[in-house]
Amino acid sequence: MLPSSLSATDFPDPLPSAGLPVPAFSPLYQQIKGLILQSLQAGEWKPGESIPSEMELAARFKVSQGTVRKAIDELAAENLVTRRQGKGTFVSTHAEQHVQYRFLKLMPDSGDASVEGPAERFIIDCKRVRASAEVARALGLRTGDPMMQVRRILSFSGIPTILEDIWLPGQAFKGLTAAQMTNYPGPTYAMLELDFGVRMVRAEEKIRAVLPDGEQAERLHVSPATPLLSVERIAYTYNDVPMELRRGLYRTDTHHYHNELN
Amino acid sequence: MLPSSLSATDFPDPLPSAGLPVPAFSPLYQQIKGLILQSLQAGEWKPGESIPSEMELAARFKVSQGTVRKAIDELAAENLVTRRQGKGTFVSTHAEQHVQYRFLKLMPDSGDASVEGPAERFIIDCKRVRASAEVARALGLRTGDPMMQVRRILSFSGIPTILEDIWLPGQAFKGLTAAQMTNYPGPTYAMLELDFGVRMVRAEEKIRAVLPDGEQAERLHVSPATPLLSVERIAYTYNDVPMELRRGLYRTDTHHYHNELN
DNA sequence: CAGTGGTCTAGACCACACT
DNA sequence: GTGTGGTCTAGACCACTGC
Repeated sequence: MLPSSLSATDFPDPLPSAGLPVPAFSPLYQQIKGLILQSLQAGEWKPGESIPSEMELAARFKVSQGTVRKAIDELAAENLVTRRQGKGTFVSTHAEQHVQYRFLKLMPDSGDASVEGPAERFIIDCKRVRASAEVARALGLRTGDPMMQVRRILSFSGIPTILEDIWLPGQAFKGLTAAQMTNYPGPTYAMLELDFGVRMVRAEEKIRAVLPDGEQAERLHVSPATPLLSVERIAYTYNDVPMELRRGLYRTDTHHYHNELN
Repeated sequence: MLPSSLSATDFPDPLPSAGLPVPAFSPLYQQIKGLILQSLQAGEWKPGESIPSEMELAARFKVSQGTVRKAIDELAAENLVTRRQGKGTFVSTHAEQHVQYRFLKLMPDSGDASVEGPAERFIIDCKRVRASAEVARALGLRTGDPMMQVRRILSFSGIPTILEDIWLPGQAFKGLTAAQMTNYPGPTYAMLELDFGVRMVRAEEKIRAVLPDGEQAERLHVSPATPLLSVERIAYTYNDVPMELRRGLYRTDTHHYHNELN
């Protein structure tokens, strides 16, 4: 199954697939990548730990070092692992990442983010709820499924800047408490890794301009006529499984959403 | 200079550099990448054309095919070239790109962008101006330098959705006319490539929520109380030279700004 | 069929980190 | 020094394209 680079003809397309341009070929390094991915997913190596060296993996999978290298290259490009010359390859983590908030693209208008330090967090609410139809759909659950919902404020330099609601599947995040959300010294995603073993690997955001309702305006200390950024984020674990829905309202009078296009 | 993989000791750090972690080492494939980049920049191969095969480049630079491959891999990752198995490696272009608008992240709320087809363009204005201090700073020019300014509306399905101002250095875009902006059948960036030989390679955006002034509201057929997305984009050519400033107002009642986070 | 990019291998050597 | 990832090479073969 492994070293014998299986060719397209080893798996003659069983169904004609209605004329779709079927993949029908999987290079060896992709298979190796898949196997490493499985081990990451299964928790064989924990976030922050090093995975076996390229030579070891090559021996384990009975392929050359170069093939393992290419597999790891792709995992590194997807931010699942981090390579450090002379030290090894490490499972990525939201903790100890030189960018404190990997998924937060809101930047202070002047200066860089590192100047203003970490956000101050205030948890408004942290409770068990049942999934609304909308939330359930976004996370691939059923309406009424148990969820954890967190509402909180993030402030920078004492200015309340972000008001957000977070929905997490109740299944995986049963014991989540406001204390946990408040006290963990680092990104929330790092806490979710450590306390619940769930790693958010990528995310998608939909951004709109909106006006806040009365409560929202009050919480953010702005007038209801102040336009705000509405940022709806779905974060995914391995295998594109959605595990978090986040709805944020961002003030953009002192900050802006920064994006790089390639 | 080329094949003899220069080692760190060949260039013993002349200045102590005040303790900075000096690069002090450039792998061969990076040098090759730089040389290919120069040729791209010099227009040796035009957008849409193929560059020489890996074997040819390897012969030209007196390195192995693998080294050229790694150089091209990086250029492909940066979207400067596109590889097509069996055919060759091609200089990227904003024209004939399967995504019509590479830098436009505004998506219709329902369905995908390919359904709604290209935007209808209406040019409000296309004139020579002098750079304001702000515009000059954004583009690395001097206040008062000649510029071309374009103001236009983009509509989708007949609904005016984007109002934007575009500033281009007068130097490079002297003869730009409203007719050109209107009549070119494809992305504006493709027209700039073809007619002015300037390729926008990457861009940065700063996004805020704002309220339109009277004129803006009128142009977009919305009330002045409708919050809009303000998108300020700086687009760069090769070597990180800024060549365009764009300020857009996006309606987000039927569309949203879509972003992927890794 | 020839030519292109894509995969895979094996081996040598370099740069970096730790001990 | 030893072990790690990073670079470079040379050669073989595979998959896709177009003549």
